[in-house]
Amino acid sequence: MDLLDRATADEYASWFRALADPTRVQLVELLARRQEPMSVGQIVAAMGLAQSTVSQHLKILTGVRFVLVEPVGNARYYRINDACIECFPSAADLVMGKPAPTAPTGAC
Amino acid sequence: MDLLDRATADEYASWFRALADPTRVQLVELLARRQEPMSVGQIVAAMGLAQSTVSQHLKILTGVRFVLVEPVGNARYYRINDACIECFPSAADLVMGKPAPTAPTGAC
DNA sequence: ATCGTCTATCGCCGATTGACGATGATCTAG
DNA sequence: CTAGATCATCGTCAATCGGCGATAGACGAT
Repeated sequence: MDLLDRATADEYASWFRALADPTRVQLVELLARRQEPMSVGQIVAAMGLAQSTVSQHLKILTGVRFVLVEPVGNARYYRINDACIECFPSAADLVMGKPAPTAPTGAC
Repeated sequence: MDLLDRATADEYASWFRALADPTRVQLVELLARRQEPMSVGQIVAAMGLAQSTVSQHLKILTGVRFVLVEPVGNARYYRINDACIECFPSAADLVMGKPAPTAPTGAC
């Protein structure tokens, strides 16, 4: 009868919010379509946005661990986190009460 | 090599944006946990928000068809749209290129 | 050490969002 | 017809967001 715990709702909302912008949807799809990781410069070239804008979106996506980053020399290579993407809760999961991967340091 | 179509990205983003707010996450979960439809007044009592605020959130959720509305007399009863919830794209679906239910007037 | 490259961060701006109260529309009851 | 109930809409406000240019930090090459 009570509401869903607010902290949990906040966490779920943050995951959905990471994909609530069309530019980030395009960015995630781009990273997923490519098999190899991409540098920020490559993403900037592919998307036609300012470098600071791309960097900001990448920060949001890494914050929820949808993408992972690996520094190689001077550059930073971003790639899809397949584990996080797969266990991302759909609306059905959320609604069915599936707690989803709350573990932040686990596989997700 | 090209980006995902912008219109498609916009549509996906709008679906995610509907759940990008913790209050709406709580609202969806509440409607799903209850089997019966709920009137606005019942939802207001359950959530402790102003009636206009609840009405606004319901408008957003009905706009993407996560919830359905049925007027009964003076009241309006809201319920989960199980079809839409089930075919809501997870991040994995989005990324795998599953077009998801683009049909607006179909089952979703 | 210095330069050029690559990326993150900062500050700014217009636009959008979430919350509220007040008002208006619609229906029921008497 | 009037009064009350139920809900949507409007206007407002503070906060957040998405974009940009400019700046700063880290690294490799010279």
